[in-house]
Amino acid sequence: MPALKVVMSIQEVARQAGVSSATVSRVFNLPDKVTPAIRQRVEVIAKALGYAPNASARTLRTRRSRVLGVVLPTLLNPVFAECLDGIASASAAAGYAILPMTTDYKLAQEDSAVNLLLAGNVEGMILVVSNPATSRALKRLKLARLPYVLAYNRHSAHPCVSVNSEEAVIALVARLVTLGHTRIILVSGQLAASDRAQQRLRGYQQGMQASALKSTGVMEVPFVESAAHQLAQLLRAPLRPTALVCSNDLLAIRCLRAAHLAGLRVPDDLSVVGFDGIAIGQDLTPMLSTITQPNAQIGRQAAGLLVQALARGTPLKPSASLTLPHAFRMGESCARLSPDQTKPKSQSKSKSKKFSAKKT
Amino acid sequence: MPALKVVMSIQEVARQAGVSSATVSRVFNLPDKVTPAIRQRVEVIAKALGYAPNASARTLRTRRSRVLGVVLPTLLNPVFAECLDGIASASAAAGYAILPMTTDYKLAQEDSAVNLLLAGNVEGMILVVSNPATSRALKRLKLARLPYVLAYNRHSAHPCVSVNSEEAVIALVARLVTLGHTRIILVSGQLAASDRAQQRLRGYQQGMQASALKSTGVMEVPFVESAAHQLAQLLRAPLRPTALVCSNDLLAIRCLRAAHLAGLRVPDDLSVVGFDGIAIGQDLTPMLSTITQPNAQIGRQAAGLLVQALARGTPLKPSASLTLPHAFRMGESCARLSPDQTKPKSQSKSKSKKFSAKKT
DNA sequence: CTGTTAGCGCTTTCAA
DNA sequence: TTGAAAGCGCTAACAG
Repeated sequence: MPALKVVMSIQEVARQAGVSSATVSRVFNLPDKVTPAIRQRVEVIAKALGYAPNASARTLRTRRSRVLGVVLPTLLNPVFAECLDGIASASAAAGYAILPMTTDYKLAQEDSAVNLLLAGNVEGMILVVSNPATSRALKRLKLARLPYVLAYNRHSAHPCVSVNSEEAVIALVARLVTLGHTRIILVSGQLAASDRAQQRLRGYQQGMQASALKSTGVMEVPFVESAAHQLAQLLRAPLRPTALVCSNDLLAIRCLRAAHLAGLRVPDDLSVVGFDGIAIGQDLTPMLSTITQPNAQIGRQAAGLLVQALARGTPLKPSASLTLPHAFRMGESCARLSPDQTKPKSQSKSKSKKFSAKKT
Repeated sequence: MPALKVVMSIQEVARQAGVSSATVSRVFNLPDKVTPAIRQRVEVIAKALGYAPNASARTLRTRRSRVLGVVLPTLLNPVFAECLDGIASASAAAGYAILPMTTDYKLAQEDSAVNLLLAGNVEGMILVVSNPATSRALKRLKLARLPYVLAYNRHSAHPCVSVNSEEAVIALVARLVTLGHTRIILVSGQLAASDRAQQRLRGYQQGMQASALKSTGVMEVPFVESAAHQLAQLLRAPLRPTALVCSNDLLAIRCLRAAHLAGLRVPDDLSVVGFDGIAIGQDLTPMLSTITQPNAQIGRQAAGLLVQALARGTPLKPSASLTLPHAFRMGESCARLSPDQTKPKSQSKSKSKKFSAKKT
């Protein structure tokens, strides 16, 4: 008995209930238009038979799939996992399923994901693209006139749900300056890889400029294993930075590690601040100081916007964009510059004497 | 101009190419059976028109959706995000899309996820259920004769891809004993919530028994914020444990935090070992000691098995189950019991004198 | 090699 | 209120 799936069609239910398939259809879609007695009978039989309407047939007929496409860089960064979680819950609440695809930050995959979703009859898409200004996938979407909304991206020509990263980083730099820091470095992933990275860079530059500091210290680290060691190198320099502004939390966590490898204590010898507010940051020691984004909320709002547009039957306008509030989480990885840090090379002789950086 | 999606049917392509729709269909599905000249013409026109076959119609007709359903507890635990990533890549490689649903460890959601996927015409499912022995969702699946495979779960009546947790924890306890530990406690999430938790518990019990130690120390922590404080409480007891075996990495990370709150240094004063091998564990300080599972691989293999079964047209037998190798990652959160730890109450006077546990 | 045709399961006029 | 019938877009016999 190799048969795979037990099917159950509306016809079969109709037959057993002694009604037409149209009536069964109405029981599921317009229950009010069916006599209670008949409705009940059909419902009972349908349940007994384990009948559920075939989604493909329904989609083909109504041209509504009740599925939303989602395009994300990766799920391995909790930022996007948290966001997807928000998307999923809001979508489910509105009666939509989601079809997620990841691009691993590759443009080619961005394209193919959008194509696949387009062919897959999704009613709309939520996406985090690399760069809205240049994305070909986005162009295709507009061309297809399929409603969509971007998450995390910010661009005036598209509907977006995001926080103002630039502003957030400007404020962060100001805060660090207030804490006495002047040698502040930006640690970023590949700058070209995303508009977020670029916005945060601009925030850093403007923040530094506002405090009349030189923003020469931008460090672009590849997203690989060696990153921590590279960073440790930087931290051993004579005029090492006293504060690190990291473009995202994952990077910040690596910096924490790098500081340890370099024999520096956080926050005593070095302040490290992240960006994103991923949940795990709160469980670390030191608890990660970071600019938090409401990740699940970003997902929920994006889904909400899209669902509304679908209900209205009109595409989303860029003017529907939402800027959600960010916040600063103090955490424990960021502190006032201690007096002895103003002199270079003080790192290993002050309070950290009993602290061995090396482990075997 | 409110129109939403620009459609493009096979008929339209056929018309413009001056052929029948069957020919266009063949160009996409059986290219060899079409004269090269005609094939090219059709391909050009299709591309120009941005035509892609309508997935719903194709699914309705062929009864093959090329979609795999995935049911997971949550994406907020990187274990499952990593696994999903593996599933996605293997599925994509085999020409399948995936439709993931999360249950948040709720049985009701497990049921509804399976129902929804069943109605959604998925060809097969990969799932992580709470407990294979009792899952109603699983019963429904068998009833529907839809091919499926479990991930992480282990049960002789179902096809599973997993590691042998029990064995892994037995070995771990032995290792800890070798390192001089005797007061070893198991820290687990809700034991009733998953078969994994129970397998790990059994491993702990057997391991302790094998070393003639009492396995009274099982701590079940709720998965909430207060966990760290509760744990810290435990760690301040006079005869506190010297080693914590945590049922998963997220819990282990909380324990690291709890140790800090209790003024204990890891691994000097306390050893902490996790289970799962989530990527971020390697970036922590101390690097998390843990039993690693090949999470992405589990996903890939599960998808692979399912795809094979689909190709063969036969459901998966429990005998197809795969036990993948686990490993121990030494990390830095686990060490030999230091001499002064054998005496209780030594915690705050030994090497940690300069170490302030409290932060404001 | 290509075209004609039927029908997958469902919803939705239109009549009764 | 219910039923008959058409058709969504596609593929798979079957003819030619």
